[in-house]
Amino acid sequence: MPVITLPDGSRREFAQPVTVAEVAASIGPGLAKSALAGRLNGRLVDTSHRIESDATLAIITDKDAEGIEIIRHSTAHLLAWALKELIPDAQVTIGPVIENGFYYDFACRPLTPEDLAAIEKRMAELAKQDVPVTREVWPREQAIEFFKSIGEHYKAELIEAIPPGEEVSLYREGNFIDLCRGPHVPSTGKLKHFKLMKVAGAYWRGDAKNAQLQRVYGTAWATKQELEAYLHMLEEAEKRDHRKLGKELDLFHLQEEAPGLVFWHPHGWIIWQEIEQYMRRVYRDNGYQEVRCPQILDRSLWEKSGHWEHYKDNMFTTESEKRDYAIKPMNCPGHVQIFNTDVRSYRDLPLRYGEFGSCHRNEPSGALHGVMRVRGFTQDDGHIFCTEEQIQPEVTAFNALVRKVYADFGFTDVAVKLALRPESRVGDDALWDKAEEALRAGLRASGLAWTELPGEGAFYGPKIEFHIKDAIGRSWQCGTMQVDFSMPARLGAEYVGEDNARHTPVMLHRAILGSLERFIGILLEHYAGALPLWLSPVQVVVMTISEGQVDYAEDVAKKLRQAGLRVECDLRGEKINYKIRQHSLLKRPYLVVVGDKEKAAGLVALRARGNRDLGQMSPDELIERLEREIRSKGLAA
RNA sequence: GCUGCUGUAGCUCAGUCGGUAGAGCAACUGAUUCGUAAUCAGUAGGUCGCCAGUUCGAAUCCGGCCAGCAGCACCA
Repeated sequence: MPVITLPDGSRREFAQPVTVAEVAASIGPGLAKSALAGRLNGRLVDTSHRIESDATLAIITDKDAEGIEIIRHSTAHLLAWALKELIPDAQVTIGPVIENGFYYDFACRPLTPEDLAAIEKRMAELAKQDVPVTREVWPREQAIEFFKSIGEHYKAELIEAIPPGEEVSLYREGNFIDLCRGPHVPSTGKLKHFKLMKVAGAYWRGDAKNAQLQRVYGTAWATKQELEAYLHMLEEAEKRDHRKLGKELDLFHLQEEAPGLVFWHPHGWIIWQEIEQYMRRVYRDNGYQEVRCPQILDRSLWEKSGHWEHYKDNMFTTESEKRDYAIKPMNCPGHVQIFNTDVRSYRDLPLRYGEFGSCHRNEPSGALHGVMRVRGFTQDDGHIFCTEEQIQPEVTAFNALVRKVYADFGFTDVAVKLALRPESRVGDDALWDKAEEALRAGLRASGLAWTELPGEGAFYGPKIEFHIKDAIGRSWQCGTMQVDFSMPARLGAEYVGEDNARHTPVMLHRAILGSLERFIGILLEHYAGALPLWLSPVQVVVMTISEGQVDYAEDVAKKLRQAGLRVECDLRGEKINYKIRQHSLLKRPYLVVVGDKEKAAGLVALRARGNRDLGQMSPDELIERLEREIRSKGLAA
């Protein structure tokens, strides 16, 4: 005699056990039709699930976030079914839901774009047939036997990982049956708005030592409009790809002879310098002393630091007069050398060094990506030598600083992650407890929300990571704060404590932007190339309407330049429409037009990015206006 | 690094069945002097990523290499 409590608090009593679908039908025919699953006492179940006793129940439809996930998951199964029909010797593996869609990995021959089109067509046909999706529960051993008998060895392996004696759930649609926890949509007719996106290689169980599978990515939505909006968003995002903008705005280039190494052009270098000068002030105002260390160091130092053993594959090396050198992949060993040149007292701590540290890492070729992942880059790197007690206050101060800096650049959507102790590590558990807790306390004190990544820390200590997303939603680590109990001792760093004894300091590795290259790439994508005034390579373009105003335009430009603005003149005998179009496409923040009227009145006509006519004003007013905007960094505070 | 795909003028791209390379924009020259997103005409520009091979003949077909793109793996 189950009593079902619905989300609005109302109760329904049933004379005998009922299914989720029956409860939905008792509420209304519309809900019966749109029901995809149920949330029963907080747990997601199929609509066919039979409720035996009192429970709370919510009917899940495609209006719910869980509903979309179920659609995506079921679409992944539909993909597997369709693919198996077209390529019978393919083996299925796993097919999870991801952001905006799903993927499914298959062991089969390489798939072509034509395959994808054929599979997608078959999926649409199978969906149209509205085939029921049913759940079955089998004993584990029987399921293993079954999947082995039909040649699905990857599936059998997955089930073998389940503890013996347990039952497993299988889902059947037509002649396709797959291991799955569920839930799924009641029938394939619920799957209407999907698209297969791309195919790529992926390793079985995410391990490069294993076989490579064919991964098919797809997207699925509740409505046609949402699907189209998503596809349109991707198209728009492509336009703000930093590699495209770098070329269009003439900021930088890369070429075949220097894979993963950036040539910065004049305008790109202006952006770089604005950022570097800004960060230099950040160093100065927050107790850092800027330093500079050699680019190459003798092998013996890298052996001491552990890099020669642990990081050799990633280091560029060179040799001279029978000595081996490595080009530095990190700045920390250099900073320790500076620390070690004097006897340090506990009174000197925390001691903070900052560097715009040029690093080279021989990254795998497949990892390179525009200026976001390169082989030569410059970190806004800093190292803090401190005591264990100083870790937490330093972390707290750093978190606040990161947030301030990101806000100045217009970033508010920053994901914070805490990478915790890995399998293989140095230092005892008590030390790790202390370090991890110090980072947590620092995060808590900063009021930041974070997600924890167990096992993802560095071998020498846990780390906080600050991630920002690019135009198409890929997440890039920028800032970081890492606790290191290992390197100071390896490189012989010590200080004299209050007790007159020698102690090893803790070293905090920290970066705010991460690398200048990556940060500029992210900035370009964030602003679609239309950078805030203070970062714009050209801040004002002064243009003439005809030849008669050339002298006046040059006077105006000179005045603006004397005020420190970055000004370009366009005195060509082109039509004003043409000039405006060209400079607008280059995303210049301000266009100044001078014609006979302005010349006679000693004024300028101002037009701002985004087609905004700001009318006439004097050059002095213009300067004041732009200076104000530069000071505020274009932020409305 | 792995799987798949791509590489043609400064840029974006076309190039059929293997017959010796084409457009638009940009550049240059000339004309036009114009009021807020493309004025007209002309000129010039290419070792078709690189190296080998098949062929009478290769941008096109085969092989190797390099670089890039997507995903995976990697990311102290």
